Amino acid sequence: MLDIVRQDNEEPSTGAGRVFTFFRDRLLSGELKAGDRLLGERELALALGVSRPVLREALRSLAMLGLLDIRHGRGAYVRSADASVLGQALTLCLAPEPNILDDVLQARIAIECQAIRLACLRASERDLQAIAALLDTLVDSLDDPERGGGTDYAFHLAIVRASGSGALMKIYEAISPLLMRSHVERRRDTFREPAITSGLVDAHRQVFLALAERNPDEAERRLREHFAIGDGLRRNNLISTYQRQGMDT
Amino acid sequence: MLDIVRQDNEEPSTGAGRVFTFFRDRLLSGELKAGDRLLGERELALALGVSRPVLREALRSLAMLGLLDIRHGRGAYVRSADASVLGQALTLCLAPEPNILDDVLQARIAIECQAIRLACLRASERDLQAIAALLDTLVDSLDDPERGGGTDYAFHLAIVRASGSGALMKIYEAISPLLMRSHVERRRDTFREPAITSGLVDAHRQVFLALAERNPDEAERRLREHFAIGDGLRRNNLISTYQRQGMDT
DNA sequence: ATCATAGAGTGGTCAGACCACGGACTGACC
DNA sequence: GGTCAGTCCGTGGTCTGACCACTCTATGAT
Repeated sequence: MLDIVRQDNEEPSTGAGRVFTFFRDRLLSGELKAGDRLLGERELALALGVSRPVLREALRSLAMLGLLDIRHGRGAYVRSADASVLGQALTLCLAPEPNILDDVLQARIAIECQAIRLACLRASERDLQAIAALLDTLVDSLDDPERGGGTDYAFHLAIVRASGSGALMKIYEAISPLLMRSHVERRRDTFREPAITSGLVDAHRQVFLALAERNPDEAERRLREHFAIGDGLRRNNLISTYQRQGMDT
Repeated sequence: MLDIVRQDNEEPSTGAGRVFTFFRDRLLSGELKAGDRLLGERELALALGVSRPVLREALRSLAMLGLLDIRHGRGAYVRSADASVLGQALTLCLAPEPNILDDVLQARIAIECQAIRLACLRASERDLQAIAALLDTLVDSLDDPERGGGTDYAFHLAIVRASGSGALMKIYEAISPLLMRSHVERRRDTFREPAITSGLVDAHRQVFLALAERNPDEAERRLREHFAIGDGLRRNNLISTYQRQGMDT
């Protein structure tokens, strides 16, 4: 029943595995901090009692996981925790799944709705100001789809950041790459007509107002509404696109 | 602004990096499926034009990421996508964060609330039956804290599964290890008194009933209530513990 | 003072060899 | 004929030692 949760307490049988967990644990315990420089490969291999190839396998693995930054001629440095690795891992895990692009939207809604509830409780004045500023930027960048899309994302990200929850933030960043792919894939179907975009700004403003009033239920409600409308629009556009195709035939 | 989302399109300068992305892309495109067996290291090295150590660095990295299952004397096999890697990555990413254990609960609430909404729309009869069965098991295992905890987790997991969202499911599995740590750490403070446990069962039943009635708003409301009560209990227990400590002093 | 150059230190790569493990084949024995 | 043990081969695991390529720095000449 709880297989999923089982921690691998098994001692890795292979040397590279041992070295890997050695460094991973130091990283977890904070004994190794971001920016620290590791010893040279030859010295490290000697110190850990393994050969250089074995050490390199472990180091390379840590680098691929984004935990290390190894640079030719300079050395290996501990990298700050980066959500991009998480994003890659998530992408890999979700790859075999069907409808990932649509499905990841559900995760987005989940994170944001909880984030805005927390934000209503914990957002600082600076957080609110930042979000308000992005709202202005959103209005300014209505005519530029590229910039507008970026601002849109930044607005939502700012809300998650205002939640003060590192976990929500990291997960949100992790699904961002997939979110972007979904966004790009969908851009073919969506058209930024004035009626749509003005409604978009208004929806964002409503969400922000509820947040500024520190009203969690209302904020979540409006956010869900915003997502639902976006979903409806996409559906309609899709339908009209098919209809157009039908007429062309 | 969108740095986070930037995909690394840069060609890896190192040989191991090239081999790594080579296999990663095959994995992503589905060209390599779970269960497939890779060629031997010597043949692969020859085929890809790199030396065996370099190839091994790449393979080992893929194995550390959980994408490959390399077994001594047998060979390297493609592993099915596994959320445990995600969990590890998440743990690593969140390690430097303060209050992770509490914070990850926020992520849990986020996922579950959205999941139960979806479940109200998409849960099959089998899903509902499975959840109902777990509810019964929960009642049966009231006196066994260990088994009760497991059933509790299984109940919530079943709800997420009933949402039919792979993304939510994977993320939920990913935070499970941290959730467990949080649970264990807290078990010192919580006591399974009859009054508490009976209330617990009732809360679960209420959630299930709303789900069975396919009422998203009510289901989410009851779920949030359930979490809030648990939170309150923890707080009270913590306080009483401190008070006891104060009396002991 | 500035710049070019040489050296040292570091990661990147390679070749070849040997060890350890797992499975399959083969043979003897029951 | 069936079963079991032993052997062999293919596989990953490890090691050594060497050489290449990159980066920085110190040294020297201009």
